[in-house]
Amino acid sequence: MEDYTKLFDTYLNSRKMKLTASRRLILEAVFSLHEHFDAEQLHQVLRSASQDISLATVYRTLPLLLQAGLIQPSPRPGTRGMYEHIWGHPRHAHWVCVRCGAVQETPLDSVDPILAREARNLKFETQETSVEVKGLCWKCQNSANDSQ
Amino acid sequence: MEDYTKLFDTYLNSRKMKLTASRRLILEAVFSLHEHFDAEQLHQVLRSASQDISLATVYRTLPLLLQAGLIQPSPRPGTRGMYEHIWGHPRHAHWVCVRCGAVQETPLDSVDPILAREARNLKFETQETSVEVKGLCWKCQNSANDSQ
DNA sequence: AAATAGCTTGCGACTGATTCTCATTTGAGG
DNA sequence: CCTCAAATGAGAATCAGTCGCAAGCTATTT
Repeated sequence: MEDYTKLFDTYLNSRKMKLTASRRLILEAVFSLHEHFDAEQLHQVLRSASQDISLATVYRTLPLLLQAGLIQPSPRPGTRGMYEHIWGHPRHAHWVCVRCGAVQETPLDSVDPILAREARNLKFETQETSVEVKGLCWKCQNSANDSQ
Repeated sequence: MEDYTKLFDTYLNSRKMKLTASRRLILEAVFSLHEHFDAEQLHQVLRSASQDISLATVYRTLPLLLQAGLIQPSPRPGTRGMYEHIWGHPRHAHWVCVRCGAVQETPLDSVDPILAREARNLKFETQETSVEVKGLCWKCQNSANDSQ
């Protein structure tokens, strides 16, 4: 049993809920995806694997995974209903252009120690750090000056 | 004419669009609010000021303000259709508990210089920095151990 | 293994948010 | 004032997400 499956099971038990076949399959699908996803996409993945799970069940399961700390809402603003699983991928900052929506990433090496210190102060158990900087990418700075 | 009105006008002109009375009123309303808001709330504000602007127009104007760089989607994940105007309020980090949803804030003094340096490298014109740390607050760490 | 109780699921109806359509109005320029 | 493109209001249409209920599982008890 995968690590995350165990975690989910524990969470469900604590709520008198069951780790059913459907939930297990949804969990598998979530961790098979390495990009942001929404309920609809997850449902597609399951369908294409011939797993007949209703969309309603997908919608019902996502909040559970969220509460169990296995997924989180996508940090991208303006994207609705998007999630991503919590995975040990390298921490990074997002630089989001508010005009064109382009996103660049930079590593978080220099920021992480600072946040780790503050987490200690707050007694906060960090799962994922997301640093979002919004503004204008250099392209849009130029087009803004050209008045379009 | 306020600074932001001028900015909006410039943006609209560049698109062959007009700074109409409605748009001006919506802009006023947006900048009168110092909290996150959605289309509905904005519409209420306008109504209570006896400005009869249809909800559809509010919905049509928000993307324009967004593109003009005057507002941005709320950085809080899971809040859909929420915006806030871009205002020089003090930068801070959010510590969001993925289980109970509680949010704490800490100032960004130590992180800011680092991001400023990276912005320079990327030629990125920063408008707002949001640092979101997700994990378990100390309360939920405890209740997790108590298996609820 | 059958009986039971409670949790889960699928289905389709439902809700609320957002977008679209189109007839009418408004605004800038001539 | 005239004209034409752009903007608006009202309500219909769409879309994502939720809900209610009857039927299906699962774990547990006889």
